[in-house]
Amino acid sequence: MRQMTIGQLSKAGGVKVTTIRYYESIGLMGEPDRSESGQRLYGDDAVHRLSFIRHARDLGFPMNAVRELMKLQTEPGSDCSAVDVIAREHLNDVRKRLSQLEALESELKRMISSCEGGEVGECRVMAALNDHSDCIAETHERVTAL
Amino acid sequence: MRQMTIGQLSKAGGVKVTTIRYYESIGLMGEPDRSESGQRLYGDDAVHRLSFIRHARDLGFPMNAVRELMKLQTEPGSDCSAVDVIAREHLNDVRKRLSQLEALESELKRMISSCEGGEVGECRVMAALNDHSDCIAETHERVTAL
DNA sequence: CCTACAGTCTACAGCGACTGTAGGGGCAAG
DNA sequence: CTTGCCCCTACAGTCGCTGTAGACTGTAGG
Repeated sequence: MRQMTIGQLSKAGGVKVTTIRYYESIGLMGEPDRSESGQRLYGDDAVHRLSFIRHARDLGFPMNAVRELMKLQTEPGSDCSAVDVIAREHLNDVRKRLSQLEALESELKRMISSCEGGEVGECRVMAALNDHSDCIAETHERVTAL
Repeated sequence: MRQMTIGQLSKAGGVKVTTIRYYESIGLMGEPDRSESGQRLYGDDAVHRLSFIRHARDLGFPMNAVRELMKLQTEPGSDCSAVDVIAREHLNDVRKRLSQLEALESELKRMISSCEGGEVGECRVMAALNDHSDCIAETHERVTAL
């Protein structure tokens, strides 16, 4: 199998067809050869690039980071520290979100466990949502992405 | 201060002016009175509604859930268990994301700590991204939102 | 050969929850 | 009157895709 279609690449790389086309449209995948009728044809290198992207995405790297990592990879001899910086930044990000989510979890748990049924009027969960004070999650930093 | 402008409401509720207008546009805030010149004018009840929304959002509830919670609140006498269900679902969601992020964190940590500098060619981080096996985060469930 | 059906193509709209921009009008103080 | 901030509408952009519409292609069976 020298050249494969986008569907075959999709299976080989574990990425949906539409997503591959999307990656191409944002310049992550590069334009492939085309058959006479205009269908995309990929070689084995495409599978590598695709898995690289998927691995990075699975690890939660944002697209920009993936882009940079790919650039670094194609510049052989470039310093590993650049990669390290990107990875560490991402790790920081992940840890930040982790602690936000942990705070959220304990707050939700507390709210739910303090509620003993009955009508909404006496519901502790509702009370917590209505009450202006008494809120641990009052960080003013909204929990955002990932 | 019987009636306040959107800017004053914004400060009172800790929500940006644009966001308040957005909430209005999606039907969460209801259309306020207007001054002769067309400026929005809010009463104290608006502050309550806005803080309710903000608290729910701070706790990570998605908009749909916020909408339902608000509906439940305005039906006095409705059963608290509906609130409970929404909150528990959200808690489950939070816990799911927590465990995904935890997996991510340890994977990233492992990757970074195994890298000892040098060129990209020998970089462990890059190796991990290139290698098809050897990947804990290979869950095929991408880490998504929040 | 014909038909069915799966796969592929382009182009564009939609998701969530906002944020930013452009281009204007209003309002109080100096 | 002018400065400067606030307010208005309407729409585009963010991120990372996913879904839709409508047309074409490739393949397997009859």
